[in-house]
Parts: sequence; C-alpha cells; structure tokens
Amino acid sequence: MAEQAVTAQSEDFSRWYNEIVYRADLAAPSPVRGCVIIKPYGYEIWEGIKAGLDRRFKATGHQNAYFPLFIPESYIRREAEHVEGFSPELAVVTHAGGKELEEPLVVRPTSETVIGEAFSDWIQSYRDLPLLINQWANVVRWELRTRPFLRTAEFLWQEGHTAHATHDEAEAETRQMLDIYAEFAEEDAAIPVIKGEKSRMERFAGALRTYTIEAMMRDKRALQSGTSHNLGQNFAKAFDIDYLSENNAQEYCWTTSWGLSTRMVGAVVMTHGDDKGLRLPPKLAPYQVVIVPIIRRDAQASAVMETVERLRAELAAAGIRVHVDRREGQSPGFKFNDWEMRGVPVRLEIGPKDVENDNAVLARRDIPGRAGKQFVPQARISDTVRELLADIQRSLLDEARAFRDEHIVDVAGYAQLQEVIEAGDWARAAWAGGDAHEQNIKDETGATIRCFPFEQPDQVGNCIVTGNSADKVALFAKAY
RNA sequence: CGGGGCGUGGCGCAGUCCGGUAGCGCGCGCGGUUUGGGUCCGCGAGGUCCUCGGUUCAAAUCCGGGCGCCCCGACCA
Repeated sequence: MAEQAVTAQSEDFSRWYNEIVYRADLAAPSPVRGCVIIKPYGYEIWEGIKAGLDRRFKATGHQNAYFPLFIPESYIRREAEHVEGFSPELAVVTHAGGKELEEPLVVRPTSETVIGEAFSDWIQSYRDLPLLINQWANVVRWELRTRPFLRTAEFLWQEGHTAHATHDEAEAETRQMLDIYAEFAEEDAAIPVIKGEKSRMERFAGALRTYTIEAMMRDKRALQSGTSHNLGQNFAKAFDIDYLSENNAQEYCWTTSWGLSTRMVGAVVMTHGDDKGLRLPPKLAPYQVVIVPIIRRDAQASAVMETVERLRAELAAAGIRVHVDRREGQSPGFKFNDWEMRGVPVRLEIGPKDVENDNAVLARRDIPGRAGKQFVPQARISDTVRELLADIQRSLLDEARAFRDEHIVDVAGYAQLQEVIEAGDWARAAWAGGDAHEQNIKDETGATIRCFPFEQPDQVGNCIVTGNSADKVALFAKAY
C-alpha cells in the first residue's frame, strides 16, 4: 500500500494545511501573488456559510445591497484613524481608459467610507433609522504574507453596515451581530468560539469598540473568525451621517459594521481536520453522503447500481446532499481514502453482499477505521443517515470544545503566562496593563490579547504585569 | 524592506560542479487486468529547460543583465 497521504498534522501543521487545501480541491494557486482560485468544492463550503449567515441577517431585519469596488482616494482619508490603519495595504488604481485618473481610486479594503457617504444621503430623519444594510463582496488588502483562505490579498466576505439614533441601539446591534456569528459558528460550522472585546491595540481602525469571536485551531493557535464594531459617531462625523430627531434637532447617527470572511473556510479546515484530511461538519459539507458502489465486472453490476440509485434517490428526496462516485478507473479502497481526505461526513458502501442481504455499510468520517463503520438495513436509510449526520455535527462540536477547554490555562503571573504560551496553550490572566505592556508581551512571547471574554470570573485578582487590581481577565494566545 | 533558496512537460523533482541524444515519479489518454481500505501490466500524448544578451563547432549546463516565485523576521478579516 503506497502511503501517499497528506503530511501528518502532528508533524507539520502548516504544511498539512497547505497540502490539504489543494489536495482536497478547495482551492488552486492563482497567477497573481497572494490570491487564490476558490474551486467548486471550496466555494460550496463558502456558499453554505453564506446561506447560514444570510438567513440569520434577514431574520434580524437586514437587507442586502451592493456598493462599488472602487473608492475615491479622498474618502479613505476622511476618517483619521481609518486612513492610518489601512494605507499600508491599499491597492490603488491610477490609470484607466488609457489615461491617468484625476483622482486615484482605491480598491476597497472595506466599505465604511463609500457606504457612509451613501448613508448620509439616505438618512434624513429619525424615521429613516435604524438603517440595516449588508453586502456580500470581495475586498483587497495587500498583505505581505498570505495563506489560502486565512489571509489572501483578495478575499470574499460580507460586511454589514448599520446606522442608529442612539449609542445604545448601535451597541445592541453590534452585540446582536456578534451573537449571530457565534451561533452560526457553533451550530453550522461546529466551531466553538469565545466572544469578547478587542483591546485598544487590536481594535478596528476608527471604531469605538471591536468585538470578536475567537476560535482555537488544532495547532492551538487562535483565529479571529468574525468581528463586529461599534463605530460610535466617528464615521458619522466624517461623512455627515446625520438626521433630524423627533425634537427637530440635527443629530449624528451611531453606526456599526461587522464582517465575516472566507477565512471561515480555513477555520473549518483547521478546527476539524485530522491526519487523513478534512472533516467537514455536515451542515456545511457540499456532499453529506458519498455512495461508493462495489462492483465486480463479472457479477451483478446492474443489481448493485440499481440499489445504489434507489438509495441515492431516497436520500436526495429527504433533502440530504448525496453523491455517487461512479468513477471506473479507481478501486473502492482508493475512493474511500479520497473522500476521507475531502472530509465527506458519511460514506455509504453498496456491494453484491449488501444487495443480497438488504443492507448497506455506513462509515462516519469523524470516527476513523472499523470503529466508525456499521452495517445498517437499507430500509429507512434516510432516517438512519439523518440521525448519523446530526450525531456527527454534534460530536465535532463537542470534540472541538473539549480540545479547546483543555488548552486554556488560568495564569497567576507573567512567568506562568510565558510558560503557557511557550507550550502553545492559551493563557487567561487578570489584566490592567496599557498598550506598552501589551506590546511588550507580544515582543517577548509572540502572544497577543485575543479578547477580553464576555464571560468573566467572579474574582479577577491582580494584573499579571502591573500588579494593580484588575477588573477583567484577558485571553492571550498566538494567533493567525 | 533585511536574510536564505529556487525557476526544466499539468504537479513534484533529477540533470548544472565536469558543455555534446532532455530524463524520473505522480497525473493525463487508450487497451487489458483488478475492484469490500490507496490493483497491476502494456502502449501513448505532453517540454521555446524563466527571460535577454555573451562565450563556444555546440549551452538546461559556463559568464553577465533582467524578471518572477518561495521560505524566515516588523502590519492584518
């Protein structure tokens, strides 16, 4: 048996990641540095993410719209912190139509500015509020070091932009959207996340407060998987987003923005994947079930295929995404390994013996080897599969949560934090330090404050660097 | 931007030191064989050897210029 599997995760995680992204057909290299081609199998995962989020956005009163890819350069400059945060990574169009443009156009790194400009026109009175808009779009940030899905020069995402009459309403919106991200991550992607607030240093350029969901990958590094910003009145003031209140007074709006990107595809890969490849959560898997026919040329091939087709139709009718692997050149063993690498949650084998006995072999991807294999009756196959899929969805989340919780350590002092970070774990520590302290920790350990979790202990204790009494704990980790 | 490396069929590489027929594995096509955990055999298609110039009877190979990419250090969904 020629073992031509991917590099083991345990051996070299980042190599494993790169290999699996290409081998599982999620993406392909692109001619442009820092960009990737998202292939159909990877794109379908993204479509699953889109569907899960879009449904939740609509359910909370948001509408989709689309704003231009190009932003006049002057817009970007209007919000002081925003320019500073984004200028190093902007791609700028200076020529078009064979001529130099009068004003260069920035390829959007995010759309607060153009959308803010539009909002200032759309909003006249308090009756126009709240304004709840989302767009699905591509954005460009000229990053130096890129990795497929995790950080690419161009990526796909959704960015929500809303305007409200009061700070509290904007804050409620910001938190609501973070909750939606967390719910989506756990329920659909089976990724447990920690909700919290970003430190001043990690805050979005131009925001009052930034909230985040942080997830732990299988190499124990943190991945910021979605963010929600309360922009205060910063953009409202820069773009004149104001309204006439009930008292006939001109007031600035309070705005928010929130985004989740194709990085989530990377999160799915790195949260659930194992040495054999991907393990996709059933709710996002392009194929939830793959049927592998076991056919002997000389024997009852047609009987096997008849059974396969009957079961396929039954599963499809039950709303299960099912695919029959009809490839003729490959042996069943090859197909088993191939689909395992590609993370299909359930494999259904049908061979001559199964036709004879009216049963089928079901193998679940999350439990490798014989332990995950069972003989089941063909009768009521869709119920059996549906239950199995639900169980896989649940156990992937449970497994990921147990793994994460095992690797978060409460630390009492800086020395212990260093040890914990050195070991690759996350450290939870009382914090009352400033930017300089935070920067220092980053320089010395490589870890950053991922967030101040919403969930705080009853007793916080003294800050691990200043020794002063602290009112909150922070979560430290090395991050992507 | 600083340090290291690499450009040779679709992918991964050898060949370069020592100039002389462009090769291997995977993949791809065809035929057969096999199929319940990565079958095997045969035949075949596919390459301006990154680029421009120089040396030479002769350059993937030697010399010079350019371009591109990858890896490691400061920013980021």
